[in-house]
Amino acid sequence: MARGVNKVILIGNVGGDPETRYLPNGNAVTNITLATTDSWKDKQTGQPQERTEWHRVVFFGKLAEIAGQYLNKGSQVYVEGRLQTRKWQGQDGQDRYTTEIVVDQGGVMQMLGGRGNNEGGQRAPRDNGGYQQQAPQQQQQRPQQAPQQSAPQPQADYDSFDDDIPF
Amino acid sequence: MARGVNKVILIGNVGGDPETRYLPNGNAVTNITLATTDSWKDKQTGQPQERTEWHRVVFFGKLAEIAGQYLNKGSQVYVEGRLQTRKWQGQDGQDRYTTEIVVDQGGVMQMLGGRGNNEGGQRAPRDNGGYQQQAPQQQQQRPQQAPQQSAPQPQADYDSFDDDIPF
Amino acid sequence: MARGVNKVILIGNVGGDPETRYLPNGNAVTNITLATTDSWKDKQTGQPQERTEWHRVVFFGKLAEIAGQYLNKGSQVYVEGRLQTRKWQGQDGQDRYTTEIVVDQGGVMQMLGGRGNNEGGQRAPRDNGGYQQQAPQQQQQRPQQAPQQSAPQPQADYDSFDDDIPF
Amino acid sequence: MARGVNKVILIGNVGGDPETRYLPNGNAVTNITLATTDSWKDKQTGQPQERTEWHRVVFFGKLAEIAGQYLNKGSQVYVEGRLQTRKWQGQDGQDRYTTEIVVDQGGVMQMLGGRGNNEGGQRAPRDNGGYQQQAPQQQQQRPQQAPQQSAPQPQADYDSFDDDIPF
DNA sequence: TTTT
DNA sequence: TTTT
Repeated sequence: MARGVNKVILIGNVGGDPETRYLPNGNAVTNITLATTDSWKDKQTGQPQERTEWHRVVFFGKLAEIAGQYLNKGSQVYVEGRLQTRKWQGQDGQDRYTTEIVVDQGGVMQMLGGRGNNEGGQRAPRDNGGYQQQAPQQQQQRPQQAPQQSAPQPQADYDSFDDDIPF
Repeated sequence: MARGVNKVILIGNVGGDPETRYLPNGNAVTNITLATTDSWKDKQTGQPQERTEWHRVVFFGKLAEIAGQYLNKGSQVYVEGRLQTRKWQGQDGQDRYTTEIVVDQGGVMQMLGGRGNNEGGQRAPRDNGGYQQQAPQQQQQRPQQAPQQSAPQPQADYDSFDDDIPF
Repeated sequence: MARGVNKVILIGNVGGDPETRYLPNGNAVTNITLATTDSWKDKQTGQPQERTEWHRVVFFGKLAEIAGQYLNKGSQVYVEGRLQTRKWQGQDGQDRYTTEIVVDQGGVMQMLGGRGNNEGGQRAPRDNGGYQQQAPQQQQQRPQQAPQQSAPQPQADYDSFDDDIPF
Repeated sequence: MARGVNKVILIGNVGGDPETRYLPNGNAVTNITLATTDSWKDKQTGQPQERTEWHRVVFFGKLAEIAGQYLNKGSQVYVEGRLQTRKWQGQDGQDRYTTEIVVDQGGVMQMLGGRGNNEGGQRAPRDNGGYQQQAPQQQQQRPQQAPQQSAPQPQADYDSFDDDIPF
């Protein structure tokens, strides 16, 4: 049920350990940044060139839990999701926009590279400062409203991944 | 020649007539916005829901010329490109970031819907205020440097499509 | 839940009216052929060239019903599915293999071109020779076993679309 | 320049060492088989299920050389190409059809898994029975015609990868 | 700002 | 067998 197609396919390396938090309804949300690198030769000089693009990827639901458990900084991963731009308020009160790749029920996450990609499988749980993983309300820095939203269309009703990263 | 995959596939409707301009080297750059709409039923209430996502698409080179000539407001189009985030300066001097779908030599543009999608084919050339299309330097509002960039990786060394649109 | 990615994305024109039948469990299966055409210029002579590829697409479940109702000969359609090769017996007793694009729950079908693509919407139901659509057992030319298969992996436990078409 | 989209995206493991041969014009052609595996839980019984699909992938040109040099049995690889069905004669004189994923200039091949995926890089050249790699005419078991074909549309004017594999 |  |  849709008019149009909105699909993103990425293979890249995870920029840092995943950040998982939980919505009031208990659903997990995991954020990562993903680097894809293109390399080519300059047509004029023949010099090798390289450009790395950083992508914000946000997982919802079951994939958020898997991503939070099994991805590490450096993991190579295949991700299939959709583009979504959300609006937020800068400290100066001005509107900012952030474009993310949303990976939920209709999306795909595949860890690549087989054995060794994640040092034998599940990452040791990180220190989370004593907060309970299953009762994560205290992790939320800003008030959360009950989601008015049904599953297939999470409208970014979650805390921003990292307000310091400007895009 | 690349590490990673960075691919976007969109089918949507063009939000306005395309904007074409020309780089100092004569290469065309065309900007459009593209709407993709998802619809679904709310799991709780069963109510039909809808969400439209707007994408900034920028074409380079030959596809920029074709897009500029044949796309109209409302055209349905298939686009295959890659994600790229570019940095720009807000009027307050602060950094802003805009994520675009870049469609160049390695990308694809396909007009959909056959006859009738563009009212019989090529759009009448818009009034461009008397500027020459092939000598477009005067259209540039800001100084342009010579591109240090070879073809496959345009690094957004072009004027912003529309500074008023905040993302 | 998968190791690997198996994805096909097609935009093409439907070669004939869809063929819908029903499995013993009542699930619909719809077959179409889909033409995709590439055109290019011969590098030597500069002559325009063209090649049409025909694809066998098989829809399952809800999408099978929609495809059967709304697609026509000539319709332009976007299809996202996976490759699957099934084995069958030629009249000479030898094994033959047919590769199809399977579009089921995890797949996508999008009609393109808006109004007019299907002459105003739903096609008139074709004459089916007096068989009941919901009790289609008599349409099956060969004995059917109960499907041992759960939804996401239909293993071609359906009658062949058209034994005369050799691939 | 095309009407339609014909795209296949696969991530899988290579089933055997690649087979490279050379066309009369010196261009390389490399064949591999690629396994993609889906796993899911049976809806009725809850039992884990698994299905492996084997794909025939044929690389042309530069990617054929890279694939021939760097892929091994077991390598995990990302492949982007297009579907093509070619006709051939069975020993009984009957027409057979084989569907392949063609990866040429417009396609993509990416080795996955970083270091270790191919045991340190380039595979040792296999024994080729004393034939010269760059003068491969004697490797051809059947007469070859000069290709009447320009680059973007190789029409399978090469020897069959393996006549014993029936699809 | 598009489309159904 | 489709479409432009």
